[in-house]
Parts: sequence; C-alpha cells; structure tokens
Amino acid sequence: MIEMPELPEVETIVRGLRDVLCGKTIAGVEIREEMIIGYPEDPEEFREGLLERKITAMGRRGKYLILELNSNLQLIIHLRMTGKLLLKMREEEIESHTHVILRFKEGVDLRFNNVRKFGRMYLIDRDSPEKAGGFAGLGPEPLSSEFSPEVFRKILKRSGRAIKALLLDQKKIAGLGNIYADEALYRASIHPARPADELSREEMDKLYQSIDQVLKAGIKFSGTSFSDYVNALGEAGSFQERLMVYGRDGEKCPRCSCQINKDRIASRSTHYCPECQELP
DNA sequence: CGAGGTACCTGACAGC
DNA sequence: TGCTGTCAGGTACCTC
Repeated sequence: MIEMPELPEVETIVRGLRDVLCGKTIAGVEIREEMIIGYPEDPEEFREGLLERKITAMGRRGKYLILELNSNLQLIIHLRMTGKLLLKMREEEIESHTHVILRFKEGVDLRFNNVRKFGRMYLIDRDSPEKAGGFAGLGPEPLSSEFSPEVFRKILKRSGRAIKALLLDQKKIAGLGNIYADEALYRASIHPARPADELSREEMDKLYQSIDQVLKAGIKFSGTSFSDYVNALGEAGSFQERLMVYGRDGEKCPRCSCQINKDRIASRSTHYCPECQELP
C-alpha cells in the first residue's frame, strides 16, 4: 500500500485495482466518517447513488482516481496526504482509520483508509466535474501528448513565481507533488526558488524532460512508499530507494558530493543541492 | 493574479 | 515516562 500519493502512486493504485474492480457491482456502502464525502452534500445521497452501480472502468487524472460507473456517474477519489485504498475480503478485520467501505456483491471490500481525514470522495455526473473539488480545474496531464515542451514553456513564461510553486500548482500541471517536484528540479539542475519566467529555454526543456523521466521512473518502480506497505496487488513501491534529494538532507549530493539542503521554499519543505542547483 | 497565512486532522519523533 | 513542540508527501480558503 502506498501513502501520500502523487501521480505515480495514484497510477500504481489504479493499475492494481482496475482488473479486480471492473465489472463488479456495489452491494453496500458504509460511511463511518461523513466528512470524507465531498459530494453530494448529503452522505445518504452519496450512499444511495452508489448502490447497485457497476464499475465499468478505472482511470486517473492528476492525483485523482476515477471510477466510471453505469448511469453516467463517476466516483472521484482524492487521497490527499495519508489516504489509502485497501482491497480486503469482507470478513477481514477492519483497520483503524477506515472511513468509507464499498462492499461488492462478490464478497470483496474496497476500504478508504485515511489517518488525517483530508481525503475526499465525490459521486458526480460525468458532465459536472466541477462538483469534485479542483478536479475540473486541473492543468495538462504531464505524461500525455497535450503536454508538449511548447505548452510547458508557455506555462512557465506566464509566471514570475518560484518554479517550485508553479510545479506544485495543480491548475498549471496536474500530478506533481513535493517529492517529484524536488526530484525533477534536481535532475534538471535548477534551483527551486528561481522565478519560472527567468529560466532559459534550455533549462525549461531540460526540466520538461526531467518531469517526464521522474514520473515514468516513479511509475516503473510502483511509486514511493515510506512505510513497509504494499499496493492492492501485494507489491511495495520502491522508488524511495531512487530518490536523489527528497528526504536526503545532510547527505552527499550524488553528483557533486556537497551536502543536500532542506529549506522552506514556496511554503513547502524543499530539498536541493546548493552546488548543482545554483541561483544565478 | 500572487504571496502568505490559516485550517483541516492525526501520529511520529525529538528534546527536555 | 510523559509532556511539548514540530513536522508530514495536499488542497481550500482567506486577506492583503
């Protein structure tokens, strides 16, 4: 199981759940913590809306999971900081911090588990994405063809904000979080506090490539797990072993051997090498 | 529009 | 041991 998911972790979760859940019908919904339900406002409406619905497909957009249901409905899930989706047999003991349980006719449970209760579930009509939090306002999907180097440069040129803040802004680019933003900036040798519109064209293109590479590598290694969890398929993510700067403050930079810094930039803890990622 | 702060909530960990 | 303060991978909302 994976905690605190960014794009690669959510993608890993979707891949692990898709084959198991597609075609299954929701026979019961247990809401143990109402604040998790983001839409409809009435949790009972959420519960009744899900009953007898079949999951027809699963996908992802940014850090949101999408469960396609019949009757033109979508169940949109955002795990925020500590959310997990656990696939369990109905008779298995319910873990603490389990807030919503979808029970399938086939005897399987999908359990939404979330220590900090920041995560949300939205049941919406497919044509009303604006009801699912920031879902409708997401920027381009970084691993899709719509996200070209040209599109990326335009986004950066329109803003004088710190590049790190821009990378974390889901309205600009969907799916990057604090880990992968730091890792992408390190790979591109760009200081996180640099104003976005002051990067050279070469730096912008290098950062574009770094984002692509770090996200694909994250997916390849099934995401980053900081605890000894496994995903729905029983696989543990291992990308934490390949992080270059995140969580490695005080250690030596793999490139130049000077000490990795941890500072507060764009109101977030930010890891970088002061030597390779110099301010001009 | 953006920056910066607060809020949401709980647990882990460091320091005393 | 236990108290206190700080921190955590995310986002929404507020004010300036």
